[in-house]
Amino acid sequence: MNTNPARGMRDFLPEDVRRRQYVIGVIADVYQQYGFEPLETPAVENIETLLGKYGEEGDRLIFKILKRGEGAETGQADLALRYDLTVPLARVVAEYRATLPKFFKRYQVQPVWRADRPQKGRFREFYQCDVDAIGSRSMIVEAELLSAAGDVLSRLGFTSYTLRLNHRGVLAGMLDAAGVPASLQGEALVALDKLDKVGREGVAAELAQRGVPDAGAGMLLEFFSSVAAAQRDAKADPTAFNRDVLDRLEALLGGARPDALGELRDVVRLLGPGGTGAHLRLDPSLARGLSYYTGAIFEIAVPDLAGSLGGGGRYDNLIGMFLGSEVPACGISLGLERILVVMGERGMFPDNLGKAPADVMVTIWNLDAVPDALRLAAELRSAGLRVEVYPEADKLGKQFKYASSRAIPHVTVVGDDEAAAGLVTVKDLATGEQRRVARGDVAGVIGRPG
RNA sequence: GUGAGUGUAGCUCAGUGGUAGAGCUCCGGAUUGUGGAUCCGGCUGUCGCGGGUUCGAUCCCCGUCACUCACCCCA
Repeated sequence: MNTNPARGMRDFLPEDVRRRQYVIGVIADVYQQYGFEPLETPAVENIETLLGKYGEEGDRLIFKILKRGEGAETGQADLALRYDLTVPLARVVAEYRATLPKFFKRYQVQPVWRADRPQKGRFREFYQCDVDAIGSRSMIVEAELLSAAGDVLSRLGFTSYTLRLNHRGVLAGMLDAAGVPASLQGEALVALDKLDKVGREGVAAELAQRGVPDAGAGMLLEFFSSVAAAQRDAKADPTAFNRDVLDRLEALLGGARPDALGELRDVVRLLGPGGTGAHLRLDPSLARGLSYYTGAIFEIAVPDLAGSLGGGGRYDNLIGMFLGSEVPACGISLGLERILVVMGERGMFPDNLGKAPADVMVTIWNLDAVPDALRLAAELRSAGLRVEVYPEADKLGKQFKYASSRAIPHVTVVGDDEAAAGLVTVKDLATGEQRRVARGDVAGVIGRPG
């Protein structure tokens, strides 16, 4: 019998869960500081809720659930596992619009499923940590979302992350300026998005392959080269760099798309030069794959990771697909699994997440002493300690060895001598020191780490 | 969906056309009121699965499944 979890799915053993809960705790804490409220939605959605929202590739990767009864024969599906947390949010907003606040701000940490082929840092079941603000077109929303994501990364110990920023409207303007026909712009975006991955020559080849005219491709690549040069010159001053890129974009677009450029200027201005603003990098080559973005788009990058730690953007039309009337919205998704991968590789988890499942283990002297051992455990728990009771009467050596292997820092022993005197022997397994103390003093001697 | 690589003990892996090994883990003992270190002893395998070639296949061939990596796309 094969005991592996299903392909692309994982079991989380206790140490894994502690790490996940630590990161999720920081994320939820920061999001709450920004006034976001928690939301949960079902793992399963009606299939028509999901289809057509993510583009053709997205539809292919949706996990479908066969319809009960005749579906088993026909292969017909009426349900599907959720593919992300944004579309379910849009459905919720459309459904409960009357009861939700005018500016609904929610965070959501739940698993999503994709019928993808697993790879390093990529799974078929993985957690997303989404934060979205509904109901406003103001760039204050973008600034707050980026700031919150930056706070999360800083609190987790990241120092060198980059918040890449671009705008779908600016991208369209760039492609217009390069003479790329609207019908080819989607293809061109996919190629441009790979600039940091495959380099200038690689993108040139991709653009040609996708039918973008050479003249336009050359113009775009020339522009990106000049931006890259500017970045090298302005390395120490990201705000100056961002303003420089804005000016270059304005020149490239020749007065077209003033609203989109103005939005980017607003975001840069609102975040300012310090704090999260120091991590903000305008990146005209950023495109992102999902089809529902309409305005600003973001992606979170760290050195030495091929993929991104998260991404997001503005999607002012998605809720309208459910509701009929348009409701503006913007959000960011952090990829829990990738954050964990990077933090694991860099040893970024705090020591007090350690393995110890208890502060003290109560040994069992013999079968007659079991009731008293359980009473002692109860007393120590009342005093606020995490207490494990060895589950059998066994040689003391065995019991000590077990406590040691589980990294439990203290053990108690109540043998015949101690019982007669009303004392408890407490041993510190790290130092080897042990002492006999009065029963009421045991908790004080052990203390409480963390 | 496309391409490549790997499947041998609980784990990490060696190995050979002639009935399979190491290290770690685990268990027992040295040590019947004391763990980590050391020493001694011990357990474990349909060699992924199915078929073919062969006197004989864990090894060679075909198929299949699983995993890993890359592409596509994405967190």
